[in-house]
Amino acid sequence: MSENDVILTAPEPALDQPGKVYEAIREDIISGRLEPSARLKVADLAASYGTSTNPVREALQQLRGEGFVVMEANRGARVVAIDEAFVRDIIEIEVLIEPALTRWFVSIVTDADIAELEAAQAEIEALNFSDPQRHGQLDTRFHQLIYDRHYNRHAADLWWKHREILRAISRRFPTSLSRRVAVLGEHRELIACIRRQDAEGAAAIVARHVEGSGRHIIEQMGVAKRNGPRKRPA
Amino acid sequence: MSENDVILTAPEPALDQPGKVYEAIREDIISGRLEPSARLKVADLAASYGTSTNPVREALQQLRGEGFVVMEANRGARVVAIDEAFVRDIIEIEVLIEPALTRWFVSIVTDADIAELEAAQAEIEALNFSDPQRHGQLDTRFHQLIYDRHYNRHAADLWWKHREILRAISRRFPTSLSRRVAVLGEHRELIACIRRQDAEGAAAIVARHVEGSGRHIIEQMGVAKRNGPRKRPA
DNA sequence: TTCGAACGGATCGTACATTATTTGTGGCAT
DNA sequence: ATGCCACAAATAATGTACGATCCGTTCGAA
Repeated sequence: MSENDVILTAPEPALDQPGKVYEAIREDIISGRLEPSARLKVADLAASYGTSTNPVREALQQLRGEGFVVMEANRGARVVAIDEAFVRDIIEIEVLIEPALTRWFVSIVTDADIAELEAAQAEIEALNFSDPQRHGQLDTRFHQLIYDRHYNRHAADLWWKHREILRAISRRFPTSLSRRVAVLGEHRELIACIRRQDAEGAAAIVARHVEGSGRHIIEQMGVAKRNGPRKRPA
Repeated sequence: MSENDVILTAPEPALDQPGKVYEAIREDIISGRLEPSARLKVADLAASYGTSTNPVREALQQLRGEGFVVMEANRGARVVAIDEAFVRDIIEIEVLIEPALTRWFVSIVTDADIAELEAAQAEIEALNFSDPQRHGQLDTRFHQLIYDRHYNRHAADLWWKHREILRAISRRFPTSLSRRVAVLGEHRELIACIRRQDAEGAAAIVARHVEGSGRHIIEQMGVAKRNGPRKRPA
């Protein structure tokens, strides 16, 4: 068996509905159970998910189309390799899209929306990064409240896809203290701008927010690399 | 046989290499041989391309991941339906991305690059829209000269994907006279800005250019609809 | 006319065959 | 003895064929 083969523990019986294999593999990639650059053998995956090879093959093709998986002819599939350039590329796109989505949100926001944002933010502050997993969920929901309302489904979906990729990476690293205070501060500022209908201000904060997130991830990737590559964070 | 089944003429023998079926279907979608919302039956496609069903199924899954095809469980695949909202969504994203890519290009452009741009533009002007197909190729090349140099492969690929979708649509409609003069003028302005290292000016022109392109396509879609839906433009 | 069961068709899943790549082994030359 | 090349076996992807399942339609009876 080669160095980076993947073994999933549970045979996970009975996921019959079509599309379920796709969901499962995708979730395993995003959640980090399948690590970046991990080799994906159809036979192994089929065994893991308790189906035959064809659904797995089709799922991998779809994931390839979405950019979660890369394939070489006659050489199989791998989880997409994630390096600094990869993160930077995605962040640069988000720096363009998210402010635009935010501007629109400001123009249609209601008091109820702001209340929801504040509730989400209150939860985030209460949790105070004690549970990284949960924090990720809450943070995603916070921004989702803003972006999901947009009429441009393509843009919103693109954001969502990028968000999931970034989540898959962030998950492997801790959040630095300085980043934590920045996140909380920027969220508060963002809510303030939204309330006072300051679209440009909100857009600017979001741009900062995304850039900071990207910078933080790339820095964490750097220290992880300097500390020696390892399969799992210590 | 239902209203919108698809029959491709040539059995097209011998496309053995893996991935070729994907290429073929994709090309047939982009070139318009497979029209928007056309039903895609794996058996038919397999027969058309001279293979069995599995390669077709995998190709369709990949195309689904890329957004060229939509699938419903147990109900098969269709070419993605293209309406005004669809075009508007894509254009809005491009209005954000293309100016950013252009700014970068201005910062690294060489005399040789400008010469290439002018050569491409000269060809476009010489052709003067007499051959729509050829014009599309030249116009794509013109912009590709600018975007393909960018370090952000994700952004460039995204542009390329959107470009192909838009090309698939535009192909079905004529280019109005006013749009023609606008295109030529904007290209010239763009070159001028690039030469004088005016990144912001270039970005602004590109934004105008993309917006105008989107507006034009949507208008053409409107007149086509008012003239009654038909399979092919008259 | 309406409800329901049978039919036809197409997708989805399983199993198998083929082909390509990789890995391991042995012999040969240096 | 060591390094290199050729060849063979194993491994895994790709292609083909078939059966099962699901959906829409049609035909028939109340």
